[in-house]
Amino acid sequence: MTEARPLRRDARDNIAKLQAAALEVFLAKGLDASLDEIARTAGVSIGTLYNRFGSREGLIDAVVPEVAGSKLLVFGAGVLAKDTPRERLEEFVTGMIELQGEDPALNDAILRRYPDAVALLGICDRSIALGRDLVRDAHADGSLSPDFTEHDLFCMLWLAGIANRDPHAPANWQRVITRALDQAWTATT
Amino acid sequence: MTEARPLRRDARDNIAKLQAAALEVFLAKGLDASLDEIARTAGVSIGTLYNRFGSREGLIDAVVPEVAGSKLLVFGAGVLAKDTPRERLEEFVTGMIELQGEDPALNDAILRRYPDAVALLGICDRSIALGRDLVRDAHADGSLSPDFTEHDLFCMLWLAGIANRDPHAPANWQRVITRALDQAWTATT
DNA sequence: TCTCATCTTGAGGGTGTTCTCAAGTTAGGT
DNA sequence: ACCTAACTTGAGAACACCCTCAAGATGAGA
Repeated sequence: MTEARPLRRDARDNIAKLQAAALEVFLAKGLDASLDEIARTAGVSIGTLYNRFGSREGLIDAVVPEVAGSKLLVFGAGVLAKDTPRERLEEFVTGMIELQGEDPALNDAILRRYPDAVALLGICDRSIALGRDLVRDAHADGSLSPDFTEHDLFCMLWLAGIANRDPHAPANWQRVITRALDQAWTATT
Repeated sequence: MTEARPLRRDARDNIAKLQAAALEVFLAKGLDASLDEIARTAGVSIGTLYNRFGSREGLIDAVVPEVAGSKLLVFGAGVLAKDTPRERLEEFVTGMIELQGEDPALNDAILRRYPDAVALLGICDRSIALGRDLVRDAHADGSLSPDFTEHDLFCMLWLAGIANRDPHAPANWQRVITRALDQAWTATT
């Protein structure tokens, strides 16, 4: 147990400024945004950033999990509100792709590009677990073909993730992925 | 018309060494491999590389189109040997994904990562044109759903391309893409 | 063998990033 | 008002890449 002395006020202010700046920049440019830019946006030197957060992962974990977590929580509730296993899984896939497209930071989180940002990974895992459950339900229900595995679902989200990161992505690439999901339902209309 | 003096022998030798090295390195690591490494592999200085080829694109165009072209030619013949439009298109998609997976240089070419490598782009365009024709045939034939466009085909190859470039790609991501194609056939078994 | 146009060389300048640390500044207790 | 531990700072080292150019080496014709 380290005896926790209170921080000096300038230190606390700088932490707050850095967190706000990091959030802004990470959301705009993804988790590999330049730390220099974050420090500049915060109006603080790069040294201070390292003093306070130690590493990029430290900064990520201090800032992203809360925001990403609440987004995913709301999203998860929306998904579960759907009526059938099939609708839930469809909503999960299309919704995740959309979320990832809107939020480069969340996108990078799902791609696990910073495995040392432990807190963030935990948040993502919860969402992945939801997806896994939905696949199971849809299997149990008989609506999803057994040869569509949870790993396939993960591949879809991963594909969407790397697609989002490419600045030269062609229009409507999402259709390839949603089509793949469409293929996986068992007969019926 | 520039009067073409013959090159000195050392110059010609160095060009040959650089081409061999470039081919080897590009095939192994893709078109964004370090030019320094290519020069080192050739046993020649980086300055000579620039003297002879002017730029990365110049080197690419001097070396990749021939190899990629003959691969794609053989591949195209194999595709056309299939019996039905559907089989041809299926072969085209799975085969291209496989080729791209085996050959990072070809993969980068299809992603058009070096738009100034004009000769290489020309080669790729021929293959893309083949794909486009196959989509048309399959449409005409009635086996491919009209809402699967040639752009969708291009998106598939592009997705495969960026997937190949990710060293952390999950296993069997190809299934997502082939499933998407499966979805696009009109009824029947 | 001698000459010189042609060719090669690699250190060095430019870019963009991460991370450090010696020196300077300041909050806040006395 | 003064002191000092806590804090901030930013130049700079390290890395990895691109591309250039003045100086030196050499093939080949005379």
